[in-house]
Amino acid sequence: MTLGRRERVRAATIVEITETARKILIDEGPEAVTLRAIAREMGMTAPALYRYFPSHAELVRHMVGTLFNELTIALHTEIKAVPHADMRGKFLAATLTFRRWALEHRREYALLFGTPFPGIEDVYTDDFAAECGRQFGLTFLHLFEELWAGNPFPVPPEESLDPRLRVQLARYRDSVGTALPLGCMQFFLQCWVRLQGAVSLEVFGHLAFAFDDPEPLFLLMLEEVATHIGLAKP
Amino acid sequence: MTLGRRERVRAATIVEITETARKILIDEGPEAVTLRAIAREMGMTAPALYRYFPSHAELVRHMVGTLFNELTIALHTEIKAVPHADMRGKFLAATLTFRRWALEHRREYALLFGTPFPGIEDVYTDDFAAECGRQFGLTFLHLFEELWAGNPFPVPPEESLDPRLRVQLARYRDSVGTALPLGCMQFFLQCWVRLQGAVSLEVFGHLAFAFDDPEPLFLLMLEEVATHIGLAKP
DNA sequence: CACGTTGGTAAACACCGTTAATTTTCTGGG
DNA sequence: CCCAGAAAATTAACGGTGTTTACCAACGTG
Repeated sequence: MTLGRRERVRAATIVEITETARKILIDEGPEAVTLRAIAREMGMTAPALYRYFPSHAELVRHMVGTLFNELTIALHTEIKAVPHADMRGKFLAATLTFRRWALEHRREYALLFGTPFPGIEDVYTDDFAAECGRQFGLTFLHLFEELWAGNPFPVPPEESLDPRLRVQLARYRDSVGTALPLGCMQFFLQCWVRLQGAVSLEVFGHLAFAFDDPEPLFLLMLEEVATHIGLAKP
Repeated sequence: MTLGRRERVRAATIVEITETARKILIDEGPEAVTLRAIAREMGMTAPALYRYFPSHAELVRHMVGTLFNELTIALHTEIKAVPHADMRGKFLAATLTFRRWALEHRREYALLFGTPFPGIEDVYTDDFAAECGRQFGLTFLHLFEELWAGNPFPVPPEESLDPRLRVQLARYRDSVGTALPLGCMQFFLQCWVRLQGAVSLEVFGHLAFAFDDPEPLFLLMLEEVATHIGLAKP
């Protein structure tokens, strides 16, 4: 029973913990991502994890941050693979990659964009996760900027915008530091709502009442949006 | 032989349990809706609830059914309050009521339309809940039928539809027993995706990165959809 | 070597869903 | 009226959860 000379105990790392949590999330679902399960998988006990995260919720929030980064990188990779001048190609790359990532990582997507988790009401409380989420959002915004710079399709003038909307658009524009006109910001956010709305409904199975494969409907939506922003099919 | 009376008492108790669960859901959130909490609130112990529901999940599913019914009734009430010929008014009543109900009952909405719950993967397993969900969906479909009957705006011909989409639309049309052309079904579902997508994003706080009040954006979307289906602002 | 820091353990608390055995309560029939 | 039996509730327990507390063992450095 005596262990003799103990092996040098390799200390766990935050990365290792996060990866283990990710593995459990994929294999067994979000409700299985418990401190005890993570610790078990790593050959430790649950309280040891408190050396690295102040709570279970904080651990999950950190996971959210790394997932945002992964998604952001995937988007950048696919966008960069498109010829520089091909704006429509970039638009399709970004939106299709987003949908594909969501469908191939449903449980991770649920963590990022699903119902705020029980006990993790505001995921964006965590600074790390919030910054990663911001970077994710900026990916689409910057694409939109590039797109509008290359092809400034007509947008509604500022004066014609709903005043209630205008102040919010202006505040958001300031927070991201862009110079796009407010009418363009409105366009951007309308597009984003359609994109994320459609993807979320599909991923969470809320289109299953009618579709087993909503892809053609998604593509139809993409074409509408593309036309909307001056990227109609040639 | 006194089964009638006993049945009534039993039914009343199921209602009482469901109402208690609802109260806890509203006051303390979905993660607080535990068997022990419900029983505590009713002055009983948790195992007693197994006389009425075979499991916690089944209890929640039953709650889902009653919530669908409540929402459906709210929609019917508001739609009926609109003059019979005012199709645009009915459209706005339905969509605005849906959004308002969602915002005023965020936690209930999350139960109906959020990320499938841990352990309650498929809410529609329960026959009662499934039928209630169906009835809810039919509310919008029947409105759409009435709308198209009174004002048959142009829809794409069946031959022009994506074949992959066509078969699914046909299957869905059969399952709900309507006579609308497939192009019209496509329109209907596109509208539904935009409506529910926008409401879900708002309710779950996924527009908070830019908006503290997404209502004007929602109204903008409604006008787009209304125009799309021949109900443009007069 | 002694010491504090670091990173782990074990035990315990209060909660959860669920099951089994048991007790209480109610009801119907003699 | 009383009593058997069903119905409905209880208590106790199992294994699970997040979290706190106290403790311990190895390490790096003075």
